[in-house]
Amino acid sequence: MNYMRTLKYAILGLLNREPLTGYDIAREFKKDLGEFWTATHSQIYPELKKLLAEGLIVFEVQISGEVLEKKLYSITGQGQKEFLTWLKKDEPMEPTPKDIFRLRMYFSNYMDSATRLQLLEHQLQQHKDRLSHLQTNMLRYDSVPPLESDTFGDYLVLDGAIIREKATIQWLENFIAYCRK
Amino acid sequence: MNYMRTLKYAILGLLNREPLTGYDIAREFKKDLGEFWTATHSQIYPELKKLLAEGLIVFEVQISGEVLEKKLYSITGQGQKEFLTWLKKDEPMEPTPKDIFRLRMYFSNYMDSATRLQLLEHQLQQHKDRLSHLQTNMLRYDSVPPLESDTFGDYLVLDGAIIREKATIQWLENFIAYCRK
DNA sequence: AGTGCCATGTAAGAAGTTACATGATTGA
DNA sequence: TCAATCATGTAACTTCTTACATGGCACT
Repeated sequence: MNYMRTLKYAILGLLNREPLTGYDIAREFKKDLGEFWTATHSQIYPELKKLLAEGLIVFEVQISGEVLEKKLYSITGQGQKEFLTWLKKDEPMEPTPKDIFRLRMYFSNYMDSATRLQLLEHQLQQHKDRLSHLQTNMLRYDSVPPLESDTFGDYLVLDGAIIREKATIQWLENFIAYCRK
Repeated sequence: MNYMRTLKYAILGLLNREPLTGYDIAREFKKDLGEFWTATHSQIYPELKKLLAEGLIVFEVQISGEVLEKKLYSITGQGQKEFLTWLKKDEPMEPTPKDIFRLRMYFSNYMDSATRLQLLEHQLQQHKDRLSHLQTNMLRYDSVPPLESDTFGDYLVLDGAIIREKATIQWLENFIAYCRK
């Protein structure tokens, strides 16, 4: 039984950069990294407990304000070791990611033309909005960050997300043009 | 609690085209449709039982050869009704699909340059192979099939998959060029 | 006689989502 | 004082993967 444990390595990777709380980790998954991996606190907190039990991370309690305790987690030597082993692994390409919208379009010959066009236009608008949001984020960089910096990863996923959104938009626009033809 | 039940609708959609066995359905998920939705027999057979209990499908037993029984499933009126309702639903864009390779590259500043390049080149090769495989499939069509035909869906997902692979290849090639620079 | 495909199931566990639950801090 | 955000957890359930299990059919 070889399960992926991807969340484990995502968390270890983040803690390998700097100590973070569970809440911080959840926040990271909403930023740039969230373009290609996400998890919410209900997955994160149990996973942190697991990693702690495995000796891959430790925490120290910090006090915010008067009483609020927060757990600041750091990676251990063993944690770094396991993270780096995973990082260098050359795994076979993953199966295609699932996509409900395209599944729907696969069956689109059972829709009336008006509904089809409406769904397509709405989808297109959402992807255009996302693209413009990503492009706004991209303005942060006036040049490509150095390969050795932590910022490089952020730049890379942003670049990948922009290319992906453009491709999706192209597919939708082709399709819409054909529907109108 | 609003779960997606996407497998339910994928199966209903296939049965809406024509009667199929569980085995046939699994085969469909390995063909064109598999570019955007998959499931194996261990998900399919239990789901068929569920749909049967819900009255959305029925089956008749067929005999292959001497004794081998197979269950040929068909959609019911109620099943068609639920499928068409789902089909026309305008759902908000899904969260970004997860991608382990990009997660790894997000942390690639902790790799040595040789490993990084090796992983990238291997990934590129795999995507190029997949693209050429998809393009071979595309040769089946000398023109875009009519919007009302079942074949249109196959064409559409194939076209989408090709655009997606090209985008991924572009991202990888940019990245590789920058690493070599 | 053997291999690859056809054909149908179940079990155990990992991974992910939604809801339930609680309380502190910061800033307007 | 009110709202947004910070902060941490659990419960219940769906969804997906891997492994276990069995046996017939078609072709060489």
